[in-house]
Amino acid sequence: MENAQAVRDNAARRRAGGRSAVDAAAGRILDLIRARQLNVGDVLPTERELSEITGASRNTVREALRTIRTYGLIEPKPRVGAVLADGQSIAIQNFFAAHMDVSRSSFADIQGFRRIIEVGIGDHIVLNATSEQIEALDAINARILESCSIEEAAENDFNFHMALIGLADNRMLTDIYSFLSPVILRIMTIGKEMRPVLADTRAAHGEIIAALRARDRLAYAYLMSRHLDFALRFLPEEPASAT
Amino acid sequence: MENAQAVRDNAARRRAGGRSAVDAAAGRILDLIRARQLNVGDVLPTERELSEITGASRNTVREALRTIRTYGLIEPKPRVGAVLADGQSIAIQNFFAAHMDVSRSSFADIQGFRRIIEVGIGDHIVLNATSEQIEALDAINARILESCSIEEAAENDFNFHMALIGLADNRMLTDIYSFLSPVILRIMTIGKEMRPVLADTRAAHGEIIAALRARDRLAYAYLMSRHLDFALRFLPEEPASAT
DNA sequence: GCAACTTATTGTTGGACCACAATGGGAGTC
DNA sequence: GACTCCCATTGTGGTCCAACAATAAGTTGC
Repeated sequence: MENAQAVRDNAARRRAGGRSAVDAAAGRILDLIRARQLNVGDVLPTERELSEITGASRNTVREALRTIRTYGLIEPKPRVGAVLADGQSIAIQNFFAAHMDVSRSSFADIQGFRRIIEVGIGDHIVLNATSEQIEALDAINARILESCSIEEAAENDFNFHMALIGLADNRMLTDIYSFLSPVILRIMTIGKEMRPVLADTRAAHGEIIAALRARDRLAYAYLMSRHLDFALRFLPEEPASAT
Repeated sequence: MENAQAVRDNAARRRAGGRSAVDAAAGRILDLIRARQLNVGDVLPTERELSEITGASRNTVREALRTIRTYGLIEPKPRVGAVLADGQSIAIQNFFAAHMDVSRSSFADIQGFRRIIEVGIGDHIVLNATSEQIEALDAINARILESCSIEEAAENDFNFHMALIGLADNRMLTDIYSFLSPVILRIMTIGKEMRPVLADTRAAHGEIIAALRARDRLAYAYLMSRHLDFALRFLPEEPASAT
């Protein structure tokens, strides 16, 4: 009966490395994904194979997979195995949904974060953006009025801001915005549900674009700041008076 | 042996609600937290009790708890049970780590990102920071000269910038910086290896603090921008040209 | 070409053990 | 008698195992 031995080994490793068997297994599985350069749609080895690879039991592997699954990186599929997925959006949504009950300031935090970013990139855009890029912004902005549903309007709204972020030409920034996109979209949707006047959003964006055309960084900072603060007003939490 | 019956029930519920037994258990546990109005520090029932409450097996409950744990809402504590935790920060950092490959972002990207952030938070700090907080910055800055090694100097340097971030009072920002801390520390270490004049760093920080004392947002923006751009000069060239 | 069967995989369950911490009781001491 | 220290008991999470149900891909038979 090597059961006891395995348990003792695991306990020893845990004391040594500070990580539980589940964490270790999750780490090894993530390493495996990176090492084999698996992409979305590729399948992971079966749970039993992972159990052999990681040296942990199938239950432990399942808990590790459950963690990775919560991150939205994999989606299990019976008979096939776990498939590498692009479930980032749903995962982030679930994450914030789970936290909404606890910390009500999450939305305000994100909106404040956006304010710092989108105001801050003004200088770079004013200095570096080409006229064609600014025209492209105009085209994206025009689509807001064509939206048939609130969701579509929020998506077009987000597309405008994401395009703006793209002009900053910073990978870390685009990554973070992609990461946060589900939450930002949710914020925009709530805002439009509260006050569904698409023309106002388009006009605010238009003013921002005009400031970019004029290469007026101060006007851009002012208009963008006002635009984002305005959205904050319609969040269900509280007026941003709390420190 | 009502095992088969239970399995069939679960399967039926899953078809009906579209949720697996684990998801259902996680939902019921979250409901339980809400219903009992548990706060941070309170303890959840034991896994075996939750198993009875939710009607699922202990392994299923464990997978459900693993999900909630990944969200950072609970932290298991032996002999006591799972305690409600405030692990949002760590959870977000893990999410970032799972989804984003920092190594793909060049040092220049990270430094550019820092520039946007640390310049952008100036307005908020100038308006809201207390004199005590600014004095605290001064104390942190003073430690840079006491550093015995390059690593220690980099750490003190980072502590200054992290304290600055803390004054922005935005959780998302703090979390992202915590997540990026290894890379930023690496950048700082490289910079100090190239040009180990700690007094210059301290002086630059001192000027920034002086601008904050004077509540001069323009001076802050200029000095911080120059400070960060200066560091960029000592970074190794990288294939950052790819769009 | 299509349907039924086979099979491999995930989903779930129940049971078992270990390590660890808290609890309580009993022996020893003042 | 009251107090302190030690140790057995107990209960909890962590891990493992074996089994069965559900499911869908693959295979075979027609």
